[in-house]
Amino acid sequence: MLRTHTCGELTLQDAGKEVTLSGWVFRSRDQGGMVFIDLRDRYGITQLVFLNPAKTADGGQLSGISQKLYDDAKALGREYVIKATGKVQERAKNNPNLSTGEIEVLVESFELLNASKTPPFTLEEETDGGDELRMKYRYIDLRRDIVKNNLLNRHKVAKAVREYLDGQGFADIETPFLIKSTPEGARDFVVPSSMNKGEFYALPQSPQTFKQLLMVAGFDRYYQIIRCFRDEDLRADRQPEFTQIDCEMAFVEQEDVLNMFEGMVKHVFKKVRNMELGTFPRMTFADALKYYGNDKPDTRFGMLLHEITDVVKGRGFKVLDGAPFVGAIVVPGASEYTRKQTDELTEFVKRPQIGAKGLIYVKYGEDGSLKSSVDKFYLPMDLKQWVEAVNAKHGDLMLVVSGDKAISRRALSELRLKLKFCDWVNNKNCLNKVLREIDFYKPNFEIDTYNGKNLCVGFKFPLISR
RNA sequence: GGUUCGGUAGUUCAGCUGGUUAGAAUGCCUGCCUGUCACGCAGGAGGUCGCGGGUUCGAGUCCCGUCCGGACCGCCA
Repeated sequence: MLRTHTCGELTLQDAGKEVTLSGWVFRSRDQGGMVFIDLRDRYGITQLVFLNPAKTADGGQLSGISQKLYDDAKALGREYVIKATGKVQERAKNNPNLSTGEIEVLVESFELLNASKTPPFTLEEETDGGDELRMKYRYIDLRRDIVKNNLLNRHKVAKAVREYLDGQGFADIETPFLIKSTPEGARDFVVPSSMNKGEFYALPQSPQTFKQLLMVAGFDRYYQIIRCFRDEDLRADRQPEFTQIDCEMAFVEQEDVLNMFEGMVKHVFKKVRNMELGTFPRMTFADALKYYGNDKPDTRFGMLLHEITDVVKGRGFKVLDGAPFVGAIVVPGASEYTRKQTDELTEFVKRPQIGAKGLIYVKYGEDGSLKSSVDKFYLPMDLKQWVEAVNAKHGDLMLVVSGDKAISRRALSELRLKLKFCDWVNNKNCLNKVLREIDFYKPNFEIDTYNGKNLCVGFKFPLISR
């Protein structure tokens, strides 16, 4: 018998039982008179105790524990795999941080199942290993609680999704991976066919065409938790290979779809996190761009974008007069920003990745004074109109970007997010928010002019801000 | 493909304007400790400063090249 229990399940009620545990040596604390070993497996951690017979009052006679057992235990290194047998007993001092913190196992014998080299990084929650190292030793990284729980939580989410969709009459139907290329915008990953030399399969960018076949065939409600492949460069939040919850419904209108999947998200949060989510606020794609400058708006804090194109015109300042768009955000309580700080923000929006031409600021002092980087061109009464147009208060800092609409909105959006964690914005404890984004591009059918026959479908997924 | 930041001990990092023997923390090894739980205490080992070239009396530090990695843009929904 390799184990009678897991390392996460013993409690005070098991005291006195003879048990056998198998697992990894997580941490070892040599106390001189005894060695404590935290034995770890997927389910938790249980403390093992090895007594040093030389240090017990009876020299080990009563307990019958050998010196060899103790010496062998001392030699156990991190991540050794052992099987240990002993008696469950109450701890002299509890550890409230551990579910098994009230008990320990007094080991009578153990077997080394496998020794381990010293791992190249520690298995703490905040590991000391970098990404590359952790990937090289993925089997060790996966032992860390935080990584392990990511995978287990993912399993819980998938399970909850299936539960919900199954309950709503959705059928889980598999679709092929080795397919003919369908134009979907991204480059296809390609697999050479040995049957037909010189020809290739494509990997699906999504099961789009197949689920539409299913709808035509009358399957009515379909879903799949499925891998998608897109041969494009990756980002921190984007990988060439990813999983999506793919669904399709027939005989429904927009509202039916929105309600169905709002229900799904609620179900998942309830099951996985035991959180009750209220009705999702909705925001149109157009509003997201207008107020947040971004199609994944962070709605946890204010500092919304204002358009002031018309307000600023007509004073002979070419930069603004000729601009197709002038926008602004208000940083609460930041009127005391130094020249250095505003310069930094200017450099920030001028980076090639953002591409704004510059940044204008207006400092609205606590005393109501107005100081700006464009004082040469505007009278205080003009600036007064500006700050009123954006509802700035005394002590606020107004940041203005002008030029191309898309670039300016993006610059303001990035500024807003950059300033999110500054001292002036009190959002330290703000809760996660769920938002439903609607009215993306209308389905956009275009003839692919390259081969003239296929339909190319522009498609928008709803995004949920964290 | 582009921009940008980085590469120093097993690991995560510090090393100012070039100047003795390149540091810290953690990990590792040894010893001590009867109740620890990120145990503690004492001691020790461990580095071709990514690689190549250059400038200089002298390079971890400056310059050029190159390789590797991250972030972002292009691309992608």
